[in-house]
Amino acid sequence: MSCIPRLTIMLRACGYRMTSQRHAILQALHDGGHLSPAQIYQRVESTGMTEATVYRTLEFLAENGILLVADRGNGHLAYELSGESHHHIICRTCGAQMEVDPALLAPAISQMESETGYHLNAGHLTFFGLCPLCKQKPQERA
Amino acid sequence: MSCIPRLTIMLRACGYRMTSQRHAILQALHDGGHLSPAQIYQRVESTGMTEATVYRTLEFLAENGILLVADRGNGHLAYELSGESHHHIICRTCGAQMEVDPALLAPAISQMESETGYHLNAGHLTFFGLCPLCKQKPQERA
DNA sequence: TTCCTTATTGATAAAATTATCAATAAGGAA
DNA sequence: TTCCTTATTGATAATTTTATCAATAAGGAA
Repeated sequence: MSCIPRLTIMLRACGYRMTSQRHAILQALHDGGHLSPAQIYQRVESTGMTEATVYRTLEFLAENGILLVADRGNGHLAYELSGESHHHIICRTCGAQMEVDPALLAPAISQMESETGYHLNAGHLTFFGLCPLCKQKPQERA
Repeated sequence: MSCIPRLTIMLRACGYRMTSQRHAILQALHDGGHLSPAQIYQRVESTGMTEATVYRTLEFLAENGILLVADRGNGHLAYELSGESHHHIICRTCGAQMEVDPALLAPAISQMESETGYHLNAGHLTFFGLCPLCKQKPQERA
């Protein structure tokens, strides 16, 4: 909501344009948080937007750092507004998720930067493992 | 090559089976390293295997921790044998890649484990940023 | 405002990925 | 070895994602 004008200016500065479609998708992500392409399409379908446009727009916004892409662990990707940076841990057995404070990775990232010479902009990382409960239980088949 | 018998035993212990298709895909990844589903299919096509089987097998092997999935940054996923754990940095501008020693993340991971109670098994993480060259150049449009 | 350039979209087709289900074959038991 | 159970595959259809290209509309200039 309040960030649309700022993004509009940012896009124009690069020669891009703010369209009603991009606006609607950003709004959907603002309201919905973590969403898959299909979920986003559901929320903007009423505007008459095409699915192709949804995919194109998501790719465009992600390339420009406005959205973050996260691996959901099921082979599919989810999108979210960047800015509220955080990471996820997903339990391989029961699927439980929890957020991880990005500050935890800050030291490792700055060390990587000094060793590689790259400048890293933290994306959304997904870690996989076993949650406290599944760690105890005898590993039952999925 | 040398790890197939070990994996066969591991699978059987879980009630799964080692098939010629799984064998061929593991061999392709052993030879090829990082491969997309399409690249893998090319390498095993001569066996008469179906594309559906390739996707199914990759998902199966990844679920069982035999393969790691990595986000290639283009919205698609790549697969590799787990075991040779490492991470990647990809430059957002020119696409340059470099490997990162997983030891760099070890402290952060153990801290995450103690704070969350999860047991993490390191997957293949992909970090995005700017390589030393692109960091200097005025950001040119892709 | 009106005009103009061109980034963006919709429509459509193509390609990639997943789901369904009967036929096959892995591997344990006898 | 032969038989049996059932995990796995192939064939096929359905769904998701991407590519192509002409039509539209954002937004700068006059």
